[in-house]
Amino acid sequence: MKFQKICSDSRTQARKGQIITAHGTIDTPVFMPVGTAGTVKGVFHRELEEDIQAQIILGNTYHLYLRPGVEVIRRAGGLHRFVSWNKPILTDSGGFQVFSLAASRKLTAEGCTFRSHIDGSKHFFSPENVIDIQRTIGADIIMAFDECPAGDSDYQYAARSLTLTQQWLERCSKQFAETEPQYGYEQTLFPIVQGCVYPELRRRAAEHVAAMNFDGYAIGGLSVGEPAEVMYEMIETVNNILPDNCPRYLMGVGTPVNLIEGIARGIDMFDCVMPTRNGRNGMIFTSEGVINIRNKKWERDFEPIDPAGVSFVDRYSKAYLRHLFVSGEMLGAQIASIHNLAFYLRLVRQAATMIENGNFDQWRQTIIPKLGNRL
RNA sequence: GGGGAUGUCGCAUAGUGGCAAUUGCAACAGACUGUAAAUCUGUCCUCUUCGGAGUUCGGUGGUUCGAGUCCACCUAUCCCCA
Repeated sequence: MKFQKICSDSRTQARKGQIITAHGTIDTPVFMPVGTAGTVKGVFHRELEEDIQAQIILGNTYHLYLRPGVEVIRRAGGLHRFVSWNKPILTDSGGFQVFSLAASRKLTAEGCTFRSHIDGSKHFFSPENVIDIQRTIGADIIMAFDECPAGDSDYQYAARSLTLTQQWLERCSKQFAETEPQYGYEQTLFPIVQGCVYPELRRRAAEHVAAMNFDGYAIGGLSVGEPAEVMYEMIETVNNILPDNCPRYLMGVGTPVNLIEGIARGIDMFDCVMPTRNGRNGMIFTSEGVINIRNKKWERDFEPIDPAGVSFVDRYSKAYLRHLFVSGEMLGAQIASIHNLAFYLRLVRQAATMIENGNFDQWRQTIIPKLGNRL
């Protein structure tokens, strides 16, 4: 994997660049649709490629390991072949599931024992086997196994958790160095910066990963309950330390405003379930703000979902989309997912254009108020 | 004409002496940030200063400290026999 910075904004830390992988080039800043279980829920690849213009999608180690299982993916020839997606893929390590499925796991220095959310069966993840699994899944970018502490963790817990994440990173890195890609193309390992909301921990974490010379870096453990302003501060703290010539990936974030503020602070990559999950639940991101399409006020609104929308689903009216949601028709969830992803992807493409044209900061000031009161 | 059954908050249901009344659906609103989510939560007779207050179970009257529940009559709907 290679990263090329094409240009930077003069007033902010925003930059435009390209990530070159074995499965193609990614223009940054980029938003990566989340396809946890080998599918961006409700969206065909054709729509992802042609309409949404996704350049890279995510998969999840935890989910794919449980189902269909690594053996199926190995026999398929890797995840790209299994799901018929020939562009870049990034897999998350399962570290986030260690957090979100906390009720059914046990953490030790060695790794994490957990119970499957599907059938309750017992499993064990370690830095080593998570790398092995991600070798078999075969994503272009793979993530280190980390612990993602809750947003309200106290300093002591956060510090101990960070130490664990750092130890795990060393082991991930070693395992990665000692293993080979299984399908003949290069894979790249990203470390994850943790440290909760504590600047000194974030700094320590960033310095630790920067010293290890990776090709790209991720910031995790944000947007897990802390105020957005705190998240922005943490991004600034960390990005001041991470090398400037590598992509920076802010994991699991966020709202459209989060994306723009992240870009302004030097983030290049984002992923988030919000456009798809919230979309399936009726939340539509439009150029005129966020709407809940199930609300009665759209019952007779025959205007397009988003007058400025760029995807083919934007031709549908709000009234029709509301009807689909109220009726529980699956097409509603599909339209919402496609529209929202197209909206997100267009937003970051616009940001890139603005960076290139030198008016990113001005654009940022004008667009943020339009994106929605609380987003 | 004779016999039987049944009327509960939009619909459907529970309730057989202490009840503003069960549950489901519908409706309305909210939540969702590296996806245990096509999920979850709340409201859903009226008013409310959220403490309560006021009116309810086809209608009228009665029994009772107390009635959606028991009794009488009326009324509506459905079923069976002529």
